[in-house]
Amino acid sequence: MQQHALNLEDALQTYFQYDTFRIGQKEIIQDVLAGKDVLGILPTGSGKSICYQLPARIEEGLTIVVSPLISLMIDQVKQLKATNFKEVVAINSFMSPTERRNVYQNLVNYKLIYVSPELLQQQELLNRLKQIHVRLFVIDEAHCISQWGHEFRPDYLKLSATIKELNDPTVLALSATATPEVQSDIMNALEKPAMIKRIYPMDRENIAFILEEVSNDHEKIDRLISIFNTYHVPALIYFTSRLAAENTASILTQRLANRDVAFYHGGMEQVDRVSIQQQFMNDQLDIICCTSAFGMGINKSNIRLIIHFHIPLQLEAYIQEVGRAGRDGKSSVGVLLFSQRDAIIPNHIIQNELPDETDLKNVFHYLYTISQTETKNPVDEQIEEQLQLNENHWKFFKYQLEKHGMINNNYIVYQENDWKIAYHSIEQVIKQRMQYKEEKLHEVLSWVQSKNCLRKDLYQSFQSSYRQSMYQCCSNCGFSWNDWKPEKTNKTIEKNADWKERLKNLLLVGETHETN
DNA sequence: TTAGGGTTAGGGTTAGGGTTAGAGCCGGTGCCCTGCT
Repeated sequence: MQQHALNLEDALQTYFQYDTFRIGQKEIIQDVLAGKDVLGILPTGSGKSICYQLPARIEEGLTIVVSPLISLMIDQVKQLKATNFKEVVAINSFMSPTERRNVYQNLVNYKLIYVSPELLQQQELLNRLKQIHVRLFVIDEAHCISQWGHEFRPDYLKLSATIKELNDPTVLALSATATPEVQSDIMNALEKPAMIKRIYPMDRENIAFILEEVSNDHEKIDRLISIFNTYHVPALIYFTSRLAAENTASILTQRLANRDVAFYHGGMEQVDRVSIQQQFMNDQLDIICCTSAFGMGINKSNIRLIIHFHIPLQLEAYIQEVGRAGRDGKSSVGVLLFSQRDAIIPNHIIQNELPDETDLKNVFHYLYTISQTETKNPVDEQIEEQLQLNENHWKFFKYQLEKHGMINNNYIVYQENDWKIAYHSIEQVIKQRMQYKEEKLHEVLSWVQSKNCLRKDLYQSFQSSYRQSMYQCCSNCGFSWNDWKPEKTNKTIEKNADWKERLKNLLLVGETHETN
C-alpha cells in the first residue's frame, strides 16, 4: 500500500506525462489498488479514464472496461495506442469474426479490454474471461445502468451476475453525472451496497440559464434566427424528434448566412455521424441540430450555447446536455425554449417506452401455449412477430422472464405458481417505471415554470451545495441576452496551431491532447 | 496467389382511411448479426 502511494506520481509521469493528479483521481486509484469497490462521480474533462488506466498499467491481471458506445471504445483505444500502450483492445461487432476469435484466444496477452454489456453476455467470451485473472472491472458512463438498463439495454442489469462469475474482481463505476437516486440505483444494480463513494460536484459556475416561453414552433425558429444573428459561436440545439432536428437544420441553413449547420441523430449512418462530429470538433460546423444521441464522448471545449428546442425527459438529461457548454470555463449559456404543448412528445415517448398490460397478457398466453406442446420449443425471435412486439419491448420481457426463471437457456420452464408471481411482479415493474418516468417529466415541467433561481432549482436536489455563478446567473435572476458577451471563436487558432497538434487532432477521433 | 482491408446493405419498427367539420396529435437513446462486393 505505502509502496503504491509513494510511486503513483512517478507512474503518472511515466505513463501519462502529467506531474500531478487532478481532483479525485489519486483517491480513487488508491482505493482501487487496495481492492475496494468505488463509485466515482467526477466532472467531465477531469480525466476519469486515468482512474483505471493507471491501475491497469501497473497491476498484474486484466482490466475490463464496459463502455456504452463503440465509438467511445475506439477513441480510447486509439489514444492509448498513441501513447505506446499496446496491450489494449476494443472487442465489438466492428471486428471480423476471425479477428475476434484471435483476440479471444490471446486474452491473456492484454491488460485492458473495452467491451459492450451485450457482448459480455456471450458465453464464448465469458468462458475465456473466466480462465484468466480479471483484476479490475470498470463500468464507464455508469449512469447508463440506471438510464438505459431498465428498459432500453437490459444487459446493463446483468453486469452484477457477470462480476460474480468472474470471481468478484474489484469494481469501479465511473460517471460524470449521477444524482443520489441514480447513484443508489447503480449500486443496487451492481449488488454492491458497500461501494466507496467518491462524489465531486457537477454544477457549472460558468453557465448561465435562460428560459423563454413562446407560443409555437414558428416562434422558436424566429428566436433561433435572432440569437444566431447576434452571436457567432459554436452551438448545439437539442430536439426530441429526429425529423424536427433535420427540418430545423435545413431552415437554419436557408435563413442564416455564413453559418454552417448540420443535423445529427441515431438514425444516421455511422460514417455520417463520425463525419459530422469531426467537423464540429474542428470548427468546420457552427451549429448542430441534434437529438440526445449527440453527446457522450464529445469533448469540445468551446461550445458556448446549448439551446433546447424541446424539453428533455429528465432534469438529469438536461444537466448532462447543458453541461457540454463551456468546458474551457468561459462564459456560456443554456437556453430552453418552451411552449405549453411541449409535454406532448415526452409523454408519448414515456407511454410507449415499455409494453402495456395487453402485451404482458399476450406474452404469457403465447408462452403457456408453447409450453403445453410436448417438446417445449425453445423461445425464438418469432415471438416478436407473432405478438407484434417491438424489439425493445421484447428485450424487456425476455430479461424479466429470464430473471423469474420462466425462460432458461431459451427454453420455457412452466411452473404455475412461479408464473403467477412473475406476472404480478412484471406488471408492477411496468407500472413503477412508468410512474417514475412521469414524475421525472413532471420535475422538468415544474422547473420550466419556476419563478425561482433556475440554477438553484436545477442543482439543489442533486447535491448538498452549489457554487455561485461565475459570470451571470439566470433569467429569473435578471440575466438577459444584452448582458452576454461571449468570447469570439477564432477559427484561425486551428490554422496557426503547431503541426504536431494538428496532426494529433486529425488522428485522434473526438479528442484533443487531453486523456479523458 | 492470397489474405487482409474496405465498403455497403438491410434486418431486428410504426400506420391510417374521412360525409356529425373546423385548424398543428408530433416517436429519443445502441447494440449485434448476416451477408455482400
